Amino acid sequence: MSTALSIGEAARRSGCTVATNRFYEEVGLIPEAERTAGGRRVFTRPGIERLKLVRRLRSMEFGIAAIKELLTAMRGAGTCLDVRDIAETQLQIVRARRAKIDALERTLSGLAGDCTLMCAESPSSECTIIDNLSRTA
Amino acid sequence: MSTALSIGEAARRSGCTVATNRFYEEVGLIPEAERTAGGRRVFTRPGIERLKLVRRLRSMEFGIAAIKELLTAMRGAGTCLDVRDIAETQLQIVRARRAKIDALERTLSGLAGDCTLMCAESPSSECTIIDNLSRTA
DNA sequence: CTACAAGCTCAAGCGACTTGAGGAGCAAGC
DNA sequence: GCTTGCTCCTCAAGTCGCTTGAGCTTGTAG
Repeated sequence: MSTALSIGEAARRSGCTVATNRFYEEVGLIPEAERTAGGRRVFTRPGIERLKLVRRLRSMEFGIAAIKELLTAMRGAGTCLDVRDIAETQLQIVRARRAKIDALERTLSGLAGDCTLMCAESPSSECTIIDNLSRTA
Repeated sequence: MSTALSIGEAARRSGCTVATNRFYEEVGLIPEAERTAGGRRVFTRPGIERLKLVRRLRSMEFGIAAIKELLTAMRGAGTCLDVRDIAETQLQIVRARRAKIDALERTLSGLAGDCTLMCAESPSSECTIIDNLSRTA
């Protein structure tokens, strides 16, 4: 029992807020924490590691359901390939989002740039952005 | 009254679903539609154009509040520069998201690639992804 | 002993929709 | 005229990943 940490400490060390921590327990991403006599959650090192792992997966935009799958595959009979499949799926999603964002950035910077060129010296209500938006498919 | 369209037709022509169409009305992105004697919404060409404009703005990831601002700036006394400011703000947001997605894609493809190399021939439960995730900060 | 921080639970809110239940309108075929 | 079946209506709740708030208890330092 050397390292019995409060939820606040766990939050500080894992990088998620106290509220998020409780939320993860509620939805089953981490096991239900042990409690003190007074009813407070107690965290130990493995619990913190689990929290960090969940945070890392979330930062990679894995959804909660996908993280559950991953954790199951890790603990259970799943092989590395099961895990990799989940990662690959996620990669496809991220790549698609990246492509969309790229196109988006080009469109937006084009619009804003045009406007800067055309309207900066003579601000009017006949905006090039509005023109562009109204015409472009 | 040459072009009096049902909500279904409006949806088909504007590219948003019937439900989304009603939702946009509810939150005030489009004006409340006129109704037939029977209580059904009636759309005309300007209404469809407005819907398309909203769709285009949403596809550029403008939030509903930002679209309202834009529409107000367009109809009201706002100048082109007001509109451009909103677009620039959006561009900053999109660029930040792009940077995050880029990093994410590199991380994920690294993980999945490693796994393919290491585990493809000998699927085990000692997954390189899991190893990586457990160690990486 | 008394503050006061930090913990607890439960409930609701966010954004942008989607989904579902339960009913009404309306054109076409019989 | 009547029924079939599609479209439409409203209202309510669900989605995702949290965050925020109210109102209470626990633990600790002075």
